Amino acid sequence: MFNFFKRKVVTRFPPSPTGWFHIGNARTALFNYLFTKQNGGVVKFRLEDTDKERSKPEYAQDILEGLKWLGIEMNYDNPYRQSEHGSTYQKYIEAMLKNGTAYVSKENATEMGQRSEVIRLKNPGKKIKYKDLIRGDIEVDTTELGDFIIAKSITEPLYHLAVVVDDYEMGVTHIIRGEDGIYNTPRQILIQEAIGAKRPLYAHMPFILNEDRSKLSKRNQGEIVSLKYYREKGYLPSALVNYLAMCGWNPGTEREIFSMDDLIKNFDILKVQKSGAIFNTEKLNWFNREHLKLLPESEFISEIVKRTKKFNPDKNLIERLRPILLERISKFSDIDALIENQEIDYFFGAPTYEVKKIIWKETDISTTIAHLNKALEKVQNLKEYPTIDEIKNSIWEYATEKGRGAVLWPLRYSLSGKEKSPDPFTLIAVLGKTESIKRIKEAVKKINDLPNKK
RNA sequence: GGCCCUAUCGUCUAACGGUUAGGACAUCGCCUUCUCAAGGCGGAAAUCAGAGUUCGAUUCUCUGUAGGGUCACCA
Repeated sequence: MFNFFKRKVVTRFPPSPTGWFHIGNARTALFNYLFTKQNGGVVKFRLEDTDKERSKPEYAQDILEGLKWLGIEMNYDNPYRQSEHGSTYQKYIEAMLKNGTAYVSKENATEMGQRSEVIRLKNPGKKIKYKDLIRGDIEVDTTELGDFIIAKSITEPLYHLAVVVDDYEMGVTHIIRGEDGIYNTPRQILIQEAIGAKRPLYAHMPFILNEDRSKLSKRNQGEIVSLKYYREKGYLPSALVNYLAMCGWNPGTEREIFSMDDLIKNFDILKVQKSGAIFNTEKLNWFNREHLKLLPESEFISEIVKRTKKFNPDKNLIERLRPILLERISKFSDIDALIENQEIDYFFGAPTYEVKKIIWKETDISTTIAHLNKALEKVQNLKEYPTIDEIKNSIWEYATEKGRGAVLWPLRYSLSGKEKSPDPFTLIAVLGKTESIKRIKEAVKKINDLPNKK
């Protein structure tokens, strides 16, 4: 619908591999992808790797992996590398020199590395008006830009020239980038006109911001700006995609949960927000939980298996544990935290605890033993893996009659050894009849062994 | 400082110029409950300020204020 060129939509994602994949860049890539995909086009991946000092292969790798992880399709296998197109730039520079849109200029080299001769654009000094899909029409007077430098020499193009040549060579029709690109646009349009390139359509997206509304940057927030961090924390790519999309865009309805396909269908670049959005981890966690609920059981399970390896648990136990974990985590690394804090270790082995804590605060030893034995009897009448309801039905009446705290607390405590845990019915359902009986018997024995027994 | 952009609950945001300014996250309260988690229900919470246009302004205009961005022989 925005295909003013009456040809296939081509967008590009051109990171420079000088740092870990930035979350803001990830969103830019995503918006490019959503827009392009819904218009049946392609996003082309370009590595702006001409900065030899700062570019590193591991960064390029990180960006590629991040993109794949998010499910954003691009030409991963044959990226366009700026470093491989030296002769192309040279060709354009020569042409510009020849037709007079650029010229060699003598300079006073005052600083280290400065040349005494550079190539400048012959700036016609006019007003440029361009269309921005997000911000509307923008008009800039380019006179103040002067005859800016486009190359250090015939073989050393500068950023703006390289970008314009690349975009042209790659057939880019739409440029969707961060709002800092706004200041680059007039220069780039001037260069386009000089080399006779068609002008693409622009869309400048607002930034993702820090808590203090400054541009989200490594300096201020450390690792939380890199996609890598979220991958390592065990966030779901679908959740990140969903959150990132809602950060600056919304469908205009109250719906919030979207898959990538839903986003491609519903995304509307004209509805992208003009102002920046603060990155909110709480909300991301909520999105992740919602996506966790949608995750196929098998995937959730294999993640639990991975993270509980040290207990070497039975596969069936993991399956029974899954709903409990789902209730308690917002991201997979929370499982590690639960283990670390010894909040779920009793699922994998007999609990250790302070024996006198088995006794409900309002009762005594003999009552506790009586209740435990009664509960034991009830459990013994169940099958090995009863449902939670079956367990509850068998014990509930007795517990209500004798006092739920008096019955259920000792039962739960003897199963988990924790003051805080899921309810005893759930515990029995997960542990199974045999293990539960063992733990209840053990608890009774321990109480009996208590000194000062009345 | 010049130039540019932006401005609705704490946060993300919705609202043909007419709405009790809506939703979500977070927060608070209640319910559920042996404890925790989850869940259910409910509350508090916003149009930056001042003019103007209009019968009527969150919405249009101007000014101010605040915040951000940007001013390379980096990308």
